[in-house]
Amino acid sequence: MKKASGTRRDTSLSREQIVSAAIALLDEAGIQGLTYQALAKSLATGAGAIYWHIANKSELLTAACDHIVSHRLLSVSPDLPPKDMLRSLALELFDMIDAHPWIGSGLMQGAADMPMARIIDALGRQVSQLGVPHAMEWSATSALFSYILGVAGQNAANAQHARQHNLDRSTFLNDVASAWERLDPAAFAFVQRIARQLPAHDDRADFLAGVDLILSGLTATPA
Amino acid sequence: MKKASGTRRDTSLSREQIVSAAIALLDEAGIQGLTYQALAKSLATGAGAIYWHIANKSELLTAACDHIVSHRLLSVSPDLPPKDMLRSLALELFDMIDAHPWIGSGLMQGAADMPMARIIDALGRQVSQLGVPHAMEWSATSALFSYILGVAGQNAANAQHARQHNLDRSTFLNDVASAWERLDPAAFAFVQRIARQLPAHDDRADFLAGVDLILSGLTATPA
DNA sequence: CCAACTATGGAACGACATTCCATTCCGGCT
DNA sequence: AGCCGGAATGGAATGTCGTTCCATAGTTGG
Repeated sequence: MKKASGTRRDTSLSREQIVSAAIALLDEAGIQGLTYQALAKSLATGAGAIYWHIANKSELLTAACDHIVSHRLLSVSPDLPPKDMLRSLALELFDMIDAHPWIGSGLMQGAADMPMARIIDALGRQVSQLGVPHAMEWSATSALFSYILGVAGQNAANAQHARQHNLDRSTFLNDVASAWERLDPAAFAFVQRIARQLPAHDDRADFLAGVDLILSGLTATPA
Repeated sequence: MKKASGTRRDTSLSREQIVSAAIALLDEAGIQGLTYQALAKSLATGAGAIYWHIANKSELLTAACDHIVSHRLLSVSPDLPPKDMLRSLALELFDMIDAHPWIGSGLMQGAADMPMARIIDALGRQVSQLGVPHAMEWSATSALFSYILGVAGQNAANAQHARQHNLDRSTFLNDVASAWERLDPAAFAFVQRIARQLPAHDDRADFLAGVDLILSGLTATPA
């Protein structure tokens, strides 16, 4: 058969280019926006060409996460006392997740080794610096990591849900709050009581409060 | 056209039946095992019939989560001091996640209102009982919830990854550990140091340690 | 006994990830 | 220069899903 249809690209594709294009798509259209069709169009190529450079979608998503995670971790200012360092780290990660909610989904997929290792290492070093007993280093680091992952996951879910229904943040929160208020008061006493605060609350502050909770537990326990 | 092909079922489908069948599939084959084809076959019906009872896959997954979450939450023994109660709750949730790893994925999807509300309420009540200042009730509860969600997410990801590659838990952990050991020692000092402990560690104990970290932070802060 | 409604089951559709493959480009060898 | 083989490309084909459609069957109430 013939195949002389489209012209070939001048410069060849690179993994870098593909990952950048993927990140752009993810930021614009969320995780559902990352399709090989869209990616191929955005790179002016076919799907097959992308597979030459990247094994599959999972690897692509992980590479996108890793690209952003590694950059973000570099940008946190060093030379702070470990506790402040941990707070800075956590906030940097929060802001990252907030700016790129799809990272939550990316990290929860299996095979996200590298980005996870980066985050765990960054946290673990500071935990270690904090003077936590060796036997607790892992569980403390793991706790921080799981907490951050949990927040990331919720953020990703919320962002996706909001996008699918064209809601902005405040409408979304109001919807959740009013749904909670309609629940059975006997079975959901706490949720119902807290519902009113929901629309006004500050995610970032709550996140930091959670980190501080863990940190204060961490420094209180050795005593 | 005619359509007199298959015989009709004697008793009609119910949401309950569908959810039970879905849970069975999820437990056997993981989240990738829950397809409408498989579900329809297991219920001896067509996909269309299922859609009459349940709007879409997201609702199905959420219903499956909710079914298990609500049962599990009932089974935790009441009448303990709040702190012990929180520990019991957390362990019950951990065991639930461990037995049904797909719940992690289910909870992280948007629209998992009910199961989330149940868990948050159960946690929040005890946090409230603990005498935490009102202004902190939400952030404390939210922290616990996010932590649990993070653990659930990791568990789900690991289970899925392990299933896809036919690995048992110890092989999986050994693989991760040796991958971590092969990383650049300068850039991943902590991860590398901790890698050896990984295969031997006890998930459940680590999880509880994390909960205790948050709890001790919670009772230490008011002072 | 006949409308309206509730359900059913399976075929058809559309979106995707992934695979295939004919073709083209390029660097080294003679 | 001329040729060869591997590296890359791009787009068509494949297979799996979720979801929708629709012809049909029970069921119920007037």
